[in-house]
Amino acid sequence: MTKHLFISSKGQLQARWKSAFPDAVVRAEPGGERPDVLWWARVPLNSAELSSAIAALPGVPVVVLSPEPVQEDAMHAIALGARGYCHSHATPSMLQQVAVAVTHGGLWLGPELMSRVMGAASERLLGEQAPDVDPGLDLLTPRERAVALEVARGATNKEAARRLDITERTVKAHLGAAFEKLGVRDRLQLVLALKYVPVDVDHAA
Amino acid sequence: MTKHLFISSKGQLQARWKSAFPDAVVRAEPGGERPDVLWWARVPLNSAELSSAIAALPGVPVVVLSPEPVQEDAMHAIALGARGYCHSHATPSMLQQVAVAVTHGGLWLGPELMSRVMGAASERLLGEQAPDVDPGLDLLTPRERAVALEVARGATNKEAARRLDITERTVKAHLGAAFEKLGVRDRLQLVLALKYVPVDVDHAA
DNA sequence: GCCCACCCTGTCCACCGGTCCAATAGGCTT
DNA sequence: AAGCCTATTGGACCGGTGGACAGGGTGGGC
Repeated sequence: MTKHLFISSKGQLQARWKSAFPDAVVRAEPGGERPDVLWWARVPLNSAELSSAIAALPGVPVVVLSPEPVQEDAMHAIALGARGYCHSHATPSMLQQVAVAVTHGGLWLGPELMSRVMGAASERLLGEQAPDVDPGLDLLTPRERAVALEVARGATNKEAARRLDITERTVKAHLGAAFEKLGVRDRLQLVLALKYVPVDVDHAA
Repeated sequence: MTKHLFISSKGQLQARWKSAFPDAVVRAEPGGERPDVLWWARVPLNSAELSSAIAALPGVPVVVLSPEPVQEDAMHAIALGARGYCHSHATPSMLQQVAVAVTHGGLWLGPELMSRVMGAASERLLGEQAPDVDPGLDLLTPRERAVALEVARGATNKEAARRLDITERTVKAHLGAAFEKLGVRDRLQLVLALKYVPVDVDHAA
């Protein structure tokens, strides 16, 4: 039986946690019997406390729960040795899933944050530099690029057509080609792909 | 029953794999029925092939197996979207463990690599974190904000609904409210509004 | 000349996205 | 208690969107 220990600010047990792990134990302070998974739900997140808690239980995966997942917190937590970071209101099934992943040596971050972390890590470890131009734009033909830029400004197909003086149908054609080349499914993702930027916020749940 | 598909250079099945997953299927090329876990054992590692294989099976965790684990390869693989990287001669129990971790949303890298990745990622992501928050976000209610962020990540209404565990209808309601508050007409402009203003590309034509 | 990439356009259609009208419910303020 | 905000969901409507299927036109390379 896997023992789950939740460290919550006021020792309160979320119904969802109980639902996910009926035999879960909740405490305001870490300590006591060694759990199989330590869920850290104290808010706000205190690096020193978390760090010592992790250090005190070598081998025990620690998952940080946050009512409002913030990327900085997640990075801090992971950097301190946490094995997961997710929303404290995640569904029971999600929590169970996270538990399975971390108890089997996995790291659980949630898709978006995961990709960010991976991106950052590989950028740094592979030692390269980010290209100045959108890596995607040069994959496109001049016309596709023009349409993509119009769309990236928030224009509708009709508006882009008017600006470029072509029919809406043609806009769709170029746009469709751009979607395929960039591997995205719609205009919004195309914009996100062009602004390779930090796709924002994260949240594990 | 979890379906495991191994992609091996010559379609040869390692005894250990068969031992770990008796019903595993091996092929030289990806394709066919959608597996629950795709084990990529083609050597040498080809980024393009791996990338397309991952793209072809959205949602399916891909684990790269290497006869000679190299950190650079691991980083490449992870950067391309792989969910795990381990020795192709890992023990059956180890493989099973990896399978459990990745099928439950985890990332599996092995202790050393894991810590290295985490260190690099946190260094980079914590380095220059622009603490600036989107001025528009605080105009929104928590729920509207959550929906807006989902959409800003490129999610469809349906996807956002699933992630937030509400109906698509409710997503539309929050989104509509967000549009009005931010003075935009659709999701794309909302994204543009959230990202500190765009540079307004030239429009001479 | 032929092939190919690019540009342009058309129709049809399923699906998605945004809005209107309307309702229930909990929390908070007055 | 009454009023307001927020969250949630339903139904319906319709225009925007993206894909499938089909072209025609141009210019450059072999």
